[in-house]
Amino acid sequence: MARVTIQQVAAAAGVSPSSVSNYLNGRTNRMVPATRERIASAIADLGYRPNRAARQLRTGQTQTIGLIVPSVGNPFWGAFARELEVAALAAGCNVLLCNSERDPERERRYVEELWEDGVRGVVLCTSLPSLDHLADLIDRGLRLVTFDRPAQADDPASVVSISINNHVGGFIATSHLTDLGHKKLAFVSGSIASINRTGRFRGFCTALEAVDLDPATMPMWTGMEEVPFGDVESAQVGRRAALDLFDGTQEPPTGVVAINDMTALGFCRGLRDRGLEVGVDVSVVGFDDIILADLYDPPLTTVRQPIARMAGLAITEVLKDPSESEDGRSVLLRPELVVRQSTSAVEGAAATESVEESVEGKQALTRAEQR
Amino acid sequence: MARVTIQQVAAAAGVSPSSVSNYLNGRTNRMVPATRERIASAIADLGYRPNRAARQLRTGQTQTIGLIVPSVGNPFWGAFARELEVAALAAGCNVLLCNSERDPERERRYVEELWEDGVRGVVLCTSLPSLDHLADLIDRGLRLVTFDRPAQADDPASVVSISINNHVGGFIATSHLTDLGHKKLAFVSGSIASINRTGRFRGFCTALEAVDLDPATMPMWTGMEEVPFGDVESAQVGRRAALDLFDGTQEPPTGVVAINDMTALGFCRGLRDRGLEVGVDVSVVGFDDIILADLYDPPLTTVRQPIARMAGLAITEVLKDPSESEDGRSVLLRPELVVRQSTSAVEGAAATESVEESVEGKQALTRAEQR
DNA sequence: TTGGTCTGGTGTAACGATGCACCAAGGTAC
DNA sequence: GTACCTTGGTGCATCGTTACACCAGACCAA
Repeated sequence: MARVTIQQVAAAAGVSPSSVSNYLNGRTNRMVPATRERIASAIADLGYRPNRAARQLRTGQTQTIGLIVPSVGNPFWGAFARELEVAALAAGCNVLLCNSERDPERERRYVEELWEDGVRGVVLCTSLPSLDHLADLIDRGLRLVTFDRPAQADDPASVVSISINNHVGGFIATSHLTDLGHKKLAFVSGSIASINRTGRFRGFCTALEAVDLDPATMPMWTGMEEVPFGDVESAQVGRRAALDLFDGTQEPPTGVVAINDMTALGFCRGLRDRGLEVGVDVSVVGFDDIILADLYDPPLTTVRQPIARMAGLAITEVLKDPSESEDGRSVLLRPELVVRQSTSAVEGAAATESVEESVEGKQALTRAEQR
Repeated sequence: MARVTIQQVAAAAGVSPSSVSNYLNGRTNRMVPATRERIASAIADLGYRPNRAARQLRTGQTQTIGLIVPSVGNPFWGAFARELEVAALAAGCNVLLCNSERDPERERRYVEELWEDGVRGVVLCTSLPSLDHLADLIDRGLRLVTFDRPAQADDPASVVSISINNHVGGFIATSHLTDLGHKKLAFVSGSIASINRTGRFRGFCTALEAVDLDPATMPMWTGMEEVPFGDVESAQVGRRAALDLFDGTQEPPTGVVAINDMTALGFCRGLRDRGLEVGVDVSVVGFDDIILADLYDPPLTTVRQPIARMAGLAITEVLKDPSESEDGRSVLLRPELVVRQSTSAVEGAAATESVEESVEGKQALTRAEQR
C-alpha cells in the first residue's frame, strides 16, 4: 500500500531526488559510477517503481499507446491487437483498446480522448479515405500511425501509414485463379468506399487485364449498400453475395476473390446453402489469413498479411521522435499468397503458364508494386 | 495544444478553483444554482476537460479498467474484449488490454503493474485454479473480477467471479448427443488443469450417468500434455485429438464434446483429414458460440456463453464500491445450447425422449445447477 | 593570482486537480 | 447582545516527478 517515492530512494542512497530522477531518465553521463551504483541498489532494495501519474503530469507524456480497431470481435483485428500488444510490451508500453465500430464519429471521439489523456501515439486501423476529421489534432502534434490504410495524397505530412500493397494483393489473388483456368471471376465486398477495398479491386482488374479478360464482363455483385461497414456483418455480406450470385438469374462465377477472410467464409457458407462445394464447384480466395482460414473446411486459400511484422513497425513508428522521422513515411509491405484447398483448376483447363511468371504479368505486377 | 485548466475555468466563471472542483465532483449541494450555472457554461465555453494525470496523482484513481485475457487473438476473447469495452464506455471508463498468454507469471506481472498504475479494477480472464499469486495485491485492496472462472472455496473474499455454469454447460452439450442416440462419446480438451475444463468434464460425466452410461468406458484422449495452455494452439489440440481417436487402434466415438469452439473446429479439421464427415459420420458439439461457429461448414452445434451480459456484469461489479458489494459474490449464468448441423442422430437410433426432459435428467441437471 | 572550464551534483518551482479546514455573512434562539 | 448554526464558498498544502538553473570544488592555463 505504502508507495515508495523518489525521495525515499534518494534518502537511502544519500543523494538528492534530482539525482535519482537523472538516473531514472538516463542522464547518467554526469554521474560518478559509485553514485550510480548506490542509486541502483537503493531502488532495488526498496522496490521502487516510478509513479506514472506524477510522471505524466510533469512531462505530459504516457507510456500508453492507443489502438483503435474497427472491432476486436473480428479475428483479424483480434490477432493484430495481440501482436501490437506484444510489440508494445517489448518497448515498455501499454495498449489502450478502442473499438470504433467503423463509425467516423466514434473514431474522432476516441482519438481526441486519447490525445487528451496524453498517449504517446495512436495506431489507427481505419479505411476511411480521408483523415480530415482528425486534421486539427494532427496539426496540434498528435503522433498518428494508420494501419491497413495506405497513405493518401492529401494526408497530413506527419502521418505514417503501414499497410500491405493492396493492389498487389488483389493481383496475386486474382492471378492465382486465372492461372487455374478460371475465366468468370467475381470480386466480393460490401462497399468499396474504403481504401483497401479500392486497392484490392484495382489489383483484381489489373490481373484480369493481364490475361485479356475484361473486368466489365465479370459477374457483379453490389448489394447490401445499406450495410456499408461493420465487421461482424462482413460474413453476412459474403453469404448474401453467394446467394445472390448463384440465384440462377445470371451466369455465375467459377472463381471468387473476397475482400477478406470473414467475407470469404461467409461466401463459402452461402455456397453451401446453394448446395455447391467450395474448392470443387467454385474456387474462393480470401484475404488476411486469419487463424480460421486454415481451420476451415476446406482450408481457405488466402492472401496473408504479415501482421506481426506490421505491428512491430507500427510500434517503432509511433514511438519515434517526430523530428527524426521522415514525414509522410508510408510503408507498403508485400502480401503473400497462401494456397490451400478452397481453390482448384477449372475442369478441363490445360495447365497454363503462371501469369505471375509471364512477361505481361510481370509487367503488370511491377506497375502495381510501384503505386 | 494549450490545455484549459481548472484555474482558467474558475476565472471565467468568477469563482475559485475549489468551487469548480466541487462542481466537477458532484459536491454541488452546497452551491447556489446561479453559481452552478456560471461554472457549467464556463466549462462549455472553454471546452475544458479535466487532466486525468493530475486527477489521478491527487486521488490515486483512474477511470481505466484493466482487462487480462489469455489472448485477444482467440476470437472468443476478442469478442469478449469488445463487449467489455462497450460496457466500460457506457460507464465512462477505458479498457487497458493485456494478453497473459495463459502464463501465470505474466498474469501476475500485469496485475501488479495495473494495480500500481491505479486502475479502478481488473477483469481477469483466467482458468487457474488458484489466485494465490495475486493474494497480496487483493489483500492490499485490488478490485478483482474473474471471468470464466467460477469462484473457488479458498478464493479471497473480495473477489467476484462471473462465469457460466460449466457443469450445466457440459451436461446440456452431452445430453444433446445422448438424446440423438450416441453411446460412444469423447470429451476433447488439451489439459484439464483449468477450472472451466473440470466443470465441463463433470457435466459430461453427469450427463452420461443420467442415461446409465459409464464415463470410464468412453474413448479417452489425453495427449499433448506438453502444450497444456495456449489459445491459438487449442485448434491444434482438437485436430490432433481427432487424428489420434480415429487412428484405427480403438473403437472411435460417434459423438464428441469439445472444450471450446476452437478445439471443436480443429477437431472437425482432423476428422476431415481422416476422410470423415462432420455431422454425418461424427457429431461434434463445441463451446462458446464464437462467430465462426455459425459460419463453419457444417455450422457448429455449440453451447453459447452470453458474453454481452457477462461483460456488463463484469463492469458493474468492478466499479462497485467495495463497501456496498457483498463479499465473495459469484455469478453463475446458465449457458444455452445452440443446435446447428454438426450433430445428427446416430444411424438407426430411435428417437429418444430428451434426457433433459426426463425425470433422471431433470434431477441430474438440478444437482448440477446447484453447484 | 585571476579567470575560465569542467565535473558531479543539488534546489526548487512547477505540472493540474483535490478536499480539508477555514471563513464571512446572515439567520435564529434565548 | 451574545452564542451558535447554516449557507455558500475559498485558501492552500499536497500528490510524486521532472528539468532548468545554479553551485561548490577541482583543475588548468596564462
